[in-house]
Amino acid sequence: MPDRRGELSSVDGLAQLSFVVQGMLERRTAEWGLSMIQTRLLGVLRDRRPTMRELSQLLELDKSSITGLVDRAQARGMVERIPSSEDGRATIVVLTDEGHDAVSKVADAFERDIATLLARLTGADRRTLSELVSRLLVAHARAHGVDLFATVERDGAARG
Amino acid sequence: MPDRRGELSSVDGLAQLSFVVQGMLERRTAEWGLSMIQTRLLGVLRDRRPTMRELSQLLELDKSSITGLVDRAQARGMVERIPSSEDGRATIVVLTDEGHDAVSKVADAFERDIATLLARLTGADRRTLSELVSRLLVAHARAHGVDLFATVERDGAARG
DNA sequence: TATTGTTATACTCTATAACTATA
DNA sequence: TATAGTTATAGAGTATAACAATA
Repeated sequence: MPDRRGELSSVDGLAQLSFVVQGMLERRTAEWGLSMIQTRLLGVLRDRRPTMRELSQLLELDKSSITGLVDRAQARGMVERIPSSEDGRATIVVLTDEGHDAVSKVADAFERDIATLLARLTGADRRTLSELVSRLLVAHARAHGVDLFATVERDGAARG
Repeated sequence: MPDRRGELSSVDGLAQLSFVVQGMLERRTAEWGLSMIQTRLLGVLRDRRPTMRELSQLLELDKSSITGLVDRAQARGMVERIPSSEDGRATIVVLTDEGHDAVSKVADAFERDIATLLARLTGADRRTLSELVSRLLVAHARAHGVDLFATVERDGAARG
């Protein structure tokens, strides 16, 4: 491991950076009275109308956890439950206008935070960093059998 | 916003990267039967012997939350409570051997995960990324009045 | 029979308020 | 009086197991 004074190791740097970024997101969600998981829920509903079961897969939580999560979001007027017309057992969850508004505001504030963070680099450095991060994410996704730039499946097309 | 096909925006890239890294940490902590907050607790105890109050400041949690957190860690044999010899009201929390072992294993696995992730870049790209990330973190820390490379305060020196 | 979703239950995590012991 | 820590209480978030309704 090379000893570069005044510089973190690659591993530490990436770890610390992830904490900084996640900390920004947590502060913004808290600022809007949302928890991280509630924000994630609203986030995945921005461009999908999933069933409870699909939410369970998207958020990697047990279906019983999704019941409680959606209950609380619904009680706050952020989402609605709609009976599926295709399957009498299924329930579809959709964002209300209020929910859409809330998640958009959190997302906007968060994006501004990251933009501010990145603004501490010069334009050239920022472009280089952006390209390397992209390359890293694409390679990582590929290694896990995912194509980051595949056509996004939407509106119920996400069935397994 | 420049349209670079097959490349994420700087903002999206950094956000996604942070999710990938945090996901790795979460999987490793779960693998060892620990929650993220339990792992953070053990992590801060690796090089400190804080009081309950200091833990409250380090983890940014209410003192009553620390009581429960330490209770559960203690019940699992990860930490011990020691009465302070300096202040009859204070309690010092220390890692047991088992706790040290657990947090070391999580940290090692996590570091290997990040190293594996970084290994998807060439050596030259990795060095460039590392330098840019360091520069970003240092600038960010400085903007928040912190010197990342200041002498680390330890063993009770962390009083505010 | 299998699947979708909810309910019952239990545990972790968190905060607020009230309390005890010490300074 | 002020501070350190715990207890009582309440609520969010999570999982497992059992259940009802539908396929």
